[in-house]
Amino acid sequence: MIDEPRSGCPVNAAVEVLGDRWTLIVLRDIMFADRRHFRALQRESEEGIASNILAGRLRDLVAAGLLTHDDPGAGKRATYSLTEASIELVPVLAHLGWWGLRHRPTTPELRVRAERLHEGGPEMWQAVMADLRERHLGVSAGTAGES
Amino acid sequence: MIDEPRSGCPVNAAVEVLGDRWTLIVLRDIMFADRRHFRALQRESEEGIASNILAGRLRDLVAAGLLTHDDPGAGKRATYSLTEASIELVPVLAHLGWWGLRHRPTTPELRVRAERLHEGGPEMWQAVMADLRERHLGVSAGTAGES
DNA sequence: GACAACCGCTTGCATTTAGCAACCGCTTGT
DNA sequence: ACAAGCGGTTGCTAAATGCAAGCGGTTGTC
Repeated sequence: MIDEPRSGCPVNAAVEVLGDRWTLIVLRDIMFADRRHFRALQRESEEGIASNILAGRLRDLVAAGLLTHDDPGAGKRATYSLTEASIELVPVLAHLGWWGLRHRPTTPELRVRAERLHEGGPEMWQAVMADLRERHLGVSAGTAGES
Repeated sequence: MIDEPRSGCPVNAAVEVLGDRWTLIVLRDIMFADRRHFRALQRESEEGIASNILAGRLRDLVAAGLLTHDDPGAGKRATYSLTEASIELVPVLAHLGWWGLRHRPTTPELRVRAERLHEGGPEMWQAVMADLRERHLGVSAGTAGES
């Protein structure tokens, strides 16, 4: 985190924090599958992330300000939350998914979310972001409870 | 290229081909800085990519169908061209740059392109894509070109 | 109060990828 | 003949990825 950026280009700046094989996958699962605990992220992962890799990514994401981590002490359930910065990745992920859908091999079941996000367009992205702000940034206290 | 995808999710499919520290940087330079030759991509690189890494990325991108490569034989100038698939990454890169601009450290000079792409919006992206199709896909006349 | 199941990780090890520096055969221009 | 430019490759080290197992804590059940 103290290493110099390779350049001051915005695309490079984004790639430096998002550009690896797992970061966007983890964020996708937190955003769209509401997996906010370590074990949920690890065991329910479609792609099968290893626990040490996941631990490293979560640490890096917290350090970069894309996640926050409430740690209630050893043995207890800890929760990862998105920040405003990561919530604003929703349009990027929507576009990326739509591109992947058109240009890479995918399976019908897993295509559904990307299709809906594309059809919904920017207005739906804003609605998704508003919902995430409520649930992750605690806009209104105890709004737990969907599923 | 023969290894199985980790999942059939569109976001994962995109990450599998774009998710590393250099792929999007190379595509950015070809798209927006019009660097279409090996040495231009390597020596004029803002971020300083090593020649072996660049060679590997170019090979992978051609294999994935995101670039084409006209090879006129040893010692001569070879040209890399975008494909329809990579041209359609323009909106993704525009969004990614706009996100990086807002949420990561950048420098004023290098911010300009991302700012303009954001201000121009989807209409400008379409214009950029049309221009790229002309120059890289040879929409008019033969595959000859610029330079 | 013993025991299993769940919690968020860490450790050790092997494999894969990134990265640096030097170099190569070929072509083009002087 | 010679230097400069062309697209890379080779050898090497460092770092990241990935697998399997385990660890100290807590929570729930009998």
